[in-house]
Amino acid sequence: MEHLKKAPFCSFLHAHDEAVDAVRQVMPPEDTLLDLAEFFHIFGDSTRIKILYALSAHELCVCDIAALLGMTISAISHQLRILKGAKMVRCRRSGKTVFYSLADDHVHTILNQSLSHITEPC
Amino acid sequence: MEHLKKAPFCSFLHAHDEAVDAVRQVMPPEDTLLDLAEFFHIFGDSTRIKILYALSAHELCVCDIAALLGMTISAISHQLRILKGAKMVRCRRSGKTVFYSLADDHVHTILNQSLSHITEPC
DNA sequence: ACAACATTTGAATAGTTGTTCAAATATAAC
DNA sequence: GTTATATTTGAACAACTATTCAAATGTTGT
Repeated sequence: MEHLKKAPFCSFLHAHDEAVDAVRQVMPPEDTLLDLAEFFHIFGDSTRIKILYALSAHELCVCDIAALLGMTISAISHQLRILKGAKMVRCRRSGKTVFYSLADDHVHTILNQSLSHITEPC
Repeated sequence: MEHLKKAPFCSFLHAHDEAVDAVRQVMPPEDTLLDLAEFFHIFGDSTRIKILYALSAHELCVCDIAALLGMTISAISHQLRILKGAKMVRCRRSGKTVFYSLADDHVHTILNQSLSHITEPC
């Protein structure tokens, strides 16, 4: 004669199983979603966004970017390292100067697509 | 007879002014870039990405999402509040249950566009 | 070898954030 | 009103992160 005491939080018993199962089947793999979140995470910082936008217009050295954004060279260099690790920018050395540019057109495309989503009125 | 001691860090004197000026002219306004970073910041968390993907397939209640992702209801509710604040999801109450769905097609479009960027081989 | 410049790096710090826990609110049924 | 369920909320905690500062590395010219 057992009397199951109800949990003080949602016991999932009321979950809409058909809907949940349907969603479960179309959800992308866990790894893909983690990659996607990580990808967006790189863009989710104003300094990095500014750097990417600047580089989408012109190849620049670390010093140029720092001057453009009014930030220290160290701060820019740290962010460039993150962007390079995410393969969003690449660099070439010319003497003492290191020039950075966008790694490919993906970044440029995503920036513009997302910007239009932001600025669209509706 | 003053002798300007060189700063121990880059003094911006070597900055490539033409390039920097050219970039400065095509950079979107500061506010726009901040909005964009904030927008990406919302997507830059795996829990929120999973929630958005789930909702892009089906309207779900808080409990459904918690069951689907194997997380607590409180954690999901907190993230839903953030997503709602960013106007990415909306909710309707039906009795004791609150159903969430995507606020508009923008989110769905961006998710799919970005996913293809991630999964594309080249 | 040395000095000057451009960039990188590591440690430290302050600020932010995702989750948990406990308590509160909202709705429905009795 | 009371009970049970579904969700929300706030505080607390641990983990993470962007920037700063100082020191190190790499490159050029003397």
